[in-house]
Amino acid sequence: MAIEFSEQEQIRRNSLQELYKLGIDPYPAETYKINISAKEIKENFKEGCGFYQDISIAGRIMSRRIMGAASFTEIQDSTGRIQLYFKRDEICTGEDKSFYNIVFKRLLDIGDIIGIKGYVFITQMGEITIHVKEYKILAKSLRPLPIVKEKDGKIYDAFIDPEQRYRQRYLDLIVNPQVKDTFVQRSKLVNSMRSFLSGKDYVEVETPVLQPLYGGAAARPFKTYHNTLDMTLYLRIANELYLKRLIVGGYDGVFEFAKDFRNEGMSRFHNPEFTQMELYVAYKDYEWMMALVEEMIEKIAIDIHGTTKVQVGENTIDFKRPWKRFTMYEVIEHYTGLDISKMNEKELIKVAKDHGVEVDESMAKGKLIDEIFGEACEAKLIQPTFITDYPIEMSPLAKKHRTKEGLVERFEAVCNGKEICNAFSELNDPIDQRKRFESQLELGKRGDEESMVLDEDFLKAIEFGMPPTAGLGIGIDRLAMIMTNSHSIQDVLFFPQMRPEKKIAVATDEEFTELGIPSNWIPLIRKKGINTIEEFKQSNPNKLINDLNGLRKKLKLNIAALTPEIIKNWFE
RNA sequence: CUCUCGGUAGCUCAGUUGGCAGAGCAGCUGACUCUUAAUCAGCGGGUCGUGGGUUCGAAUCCCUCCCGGGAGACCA
Repeated sequence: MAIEFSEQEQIRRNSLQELYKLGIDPYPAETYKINISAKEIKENFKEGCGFYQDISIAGRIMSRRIMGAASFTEIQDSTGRIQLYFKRDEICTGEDKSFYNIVFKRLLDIGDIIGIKGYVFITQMGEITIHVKEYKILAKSLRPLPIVKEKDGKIYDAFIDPEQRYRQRYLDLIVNPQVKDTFVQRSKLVNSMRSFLSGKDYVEVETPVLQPLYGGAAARPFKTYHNTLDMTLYLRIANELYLKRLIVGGYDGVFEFAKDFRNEGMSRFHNPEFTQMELYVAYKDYEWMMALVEEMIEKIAIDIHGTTKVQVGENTIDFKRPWKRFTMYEVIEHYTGLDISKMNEKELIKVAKDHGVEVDESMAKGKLIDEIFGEACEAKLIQPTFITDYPIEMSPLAKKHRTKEGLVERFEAVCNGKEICNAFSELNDPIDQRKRFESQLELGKRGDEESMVLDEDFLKAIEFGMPPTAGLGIGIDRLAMIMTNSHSIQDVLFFPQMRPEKKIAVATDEEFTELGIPSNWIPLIRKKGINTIEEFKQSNPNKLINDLNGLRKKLKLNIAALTPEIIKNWFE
């Protein structure tokens, strides 16, 4: 009986049954052979060129214009849309016209996937169109698609509700072609980076996502549990410490595109799971790494856009080498006019407060400087810029600066007001590394929830000797946001994290039957919004009898009307 | 977590002072053999996010909760 479907869904399900009755399988198993794409036809077809006279193509019906014995339809394949022309007497060459009149006109809907054979021509209106000689249903669609129309570049009835777009990304991809492009560009970005690194003979590796200790970054982890080992495991927040073990093991260069997980706030720049590319190269330092980053990102921009210039919001960002470089102290002096390099903790607290930083007990010198930078400088750095030489306290895995006391050899690249990568000359002195971990423990005691934990196994590895190494982490999602001009991280993740939709508790048919309710009344009760036994018991029997008999009449159901006696039994 | 805006038909949205829930597209029926936001005629389609309150009467006013967007907080 299926009253739970909307009118349009019900009509489509009826059409499906009709198709079966006509002996048509709406979900055929065999391959449908295709020899062309919509894009190829549109790019190459010219009037009278003689090409594409025997083509086979498949796609989803996106619009229909039926004019009696002839019709126009648009289908969409992975490359785009193309118009089809159907003519009754060519689809049905014999006496029986039902494959056009019934199947095509009545049983097919927008959203159905069909395959067609025919030839390409140009209509009187000048549009490249496929003249269909035969068609075949490949998949019937049972739900109505959002309808987006467009004329002269103006979009009508756009499918824009962000909640639906993210929850039902497939719909977003079907009806909003730019979305598909964004993800194609993201894929190009990753491929470009991968081929760049592979071209230098670095080895792409995989390291554990489930880690007994989380390390390599400052963040709160997701915690999980392994039954057999009877132990707590963490989803990685970074893979740094594992990649360094591989450098100890003797690889010259290793990299990994890693899904990392951080149990922290969400925003347009943060998703609980995100992708980072980390790279470690032996016998190099951070100066060398800066040159590599410039070269790599410049190449990525060119591979995606054909130019080093990328439009992001209102800014045009130029990734052409060389990028600007500032030390941390320089950039703060540049934007605040203050030289903080010689300041003690008290003076730094004052500067921080003056620039709107909320200072608390757990903040040490390094953290304060980072906060001042974040408040006063970061958002103003639009063009790609390297910030170098960070305070030692906030970089426990970076090597001490070769000449500057209290600093480490670290850089970040900032672009469009946000960090896109983080890199250092890696700390390979095991004695120093142990001390740094210990001072992290001190920070932890001071209340810093994200201070790093001491990883004894990692220390053991570098005690065997790790070559001097340059290391890099690039946030792929944030780079993708810039390269695709996306405002939110949700726009570069197919399935951004969402709170689940609330499920309405629904009582089963059996539970209703147990009360003595005949099965043919159950859907009507649900239709009235009564989904649980609880709700049923609390409903007013007199109102219910009216409602149900009303529905019965409205839907012209062939079942006996309810009487007060029958209803009374249900409630006892 | 805070502030703020929003949730009405499959989609996009309107809904006045509290008084019979509306439009366009989509759908259905019919007409139409080169249309393109096709057109023309007719028709159907609603848990107004959820639960409560005020009221003769609530999409509308008040409260609770749910979901989402934006800005912040936290955080790379």
